[in-house]
Amino acid sequence: MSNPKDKLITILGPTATGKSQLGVKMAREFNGEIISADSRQVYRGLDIGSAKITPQEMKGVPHHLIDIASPRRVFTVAQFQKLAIKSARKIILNNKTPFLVGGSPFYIYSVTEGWKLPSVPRNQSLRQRLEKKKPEELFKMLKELDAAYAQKVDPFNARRLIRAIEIASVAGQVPPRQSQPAFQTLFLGLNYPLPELKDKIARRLNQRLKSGLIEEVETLRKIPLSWKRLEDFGLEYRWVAYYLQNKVDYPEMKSGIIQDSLKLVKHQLNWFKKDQRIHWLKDSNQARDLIRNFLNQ
RNA sequence: GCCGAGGUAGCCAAGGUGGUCACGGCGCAGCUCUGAAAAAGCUGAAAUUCCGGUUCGACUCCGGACCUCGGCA
Repeated sequence: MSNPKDKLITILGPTATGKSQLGVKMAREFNGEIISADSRQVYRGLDIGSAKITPQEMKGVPHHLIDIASPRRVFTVAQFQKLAIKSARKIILNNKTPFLVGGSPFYIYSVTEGWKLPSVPRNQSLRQRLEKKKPEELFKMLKELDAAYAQKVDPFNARRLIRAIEIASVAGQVPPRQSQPAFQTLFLGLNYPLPELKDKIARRLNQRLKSGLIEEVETLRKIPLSWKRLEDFGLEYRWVAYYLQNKVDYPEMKSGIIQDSLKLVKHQLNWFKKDQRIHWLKDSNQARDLIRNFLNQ
């Protein structure tokens, strides 16, 4: 069990804002270790496209939850949550400070809020069977299993319905949402105005292409990974996969990546902007002060 | 210049024997989110190139202008 007084520092924000660099900088100053909160960096082989930090950039700061999963297998938020909390406890036990750093809101909040996820793992064969059904059929099925939850669920969202059926068919019903934060968390946010972000994203993309983004996807393809799987990773992986299949040309690939990146930014901000706890940083000095205060409390 | 095709939202695009608020998709805006989350879903804003004619009524029919595409010169 963890002590609710255990402290966790979270550095979050949309893509391309320099979270990793700030994380390393602060971790070095405050005797910290980094837990990456990124739904793509967990996979081995997704390096350039996921903006994975390089060993040099880590500057000796230990990083957790990077390269822990095979891209051939689906990694889930439940696994992430378990591992992240475990890592954080271990770091604290060693008298160091855990920094949760990343841009995957779902992953971040699963840890900071201590969501109690239903302990029903995903059932691949059940899902495959249910995926053939229409939302209305799924809704009917769910209603028979758990009428109360059916009242609350989005009846058009097949994916959610399938998950609900998956849970209800094992647990009898879908349990109500519950949370139990395991840490006292300081939320630090990094952001830039949208036009500036777009510019950063475009420049970063050119850099990545020069560093071998296309080759990275070709290598992943040889693992082998299906085109479908590569496309599911999204963004650079999706568009480079399209490009390698000649579904789009080079300029279309690039503009597709940029456009989808901006969509990602908005999606991330959609979670973050309503979170009043986040301190949106002006510079790293401000981060330093906030962290010092937080740790001295 | 001539012949042909066409001009419907920011882009792509359906339409009809003339008859309430014009199908979709992308993009855009807002929202939901608890084991695929860089996922999935919901809501919304937004259009008949222009001018004239026929008609009770035209985006739809007729004429003209302008523009685009293809062919011929």
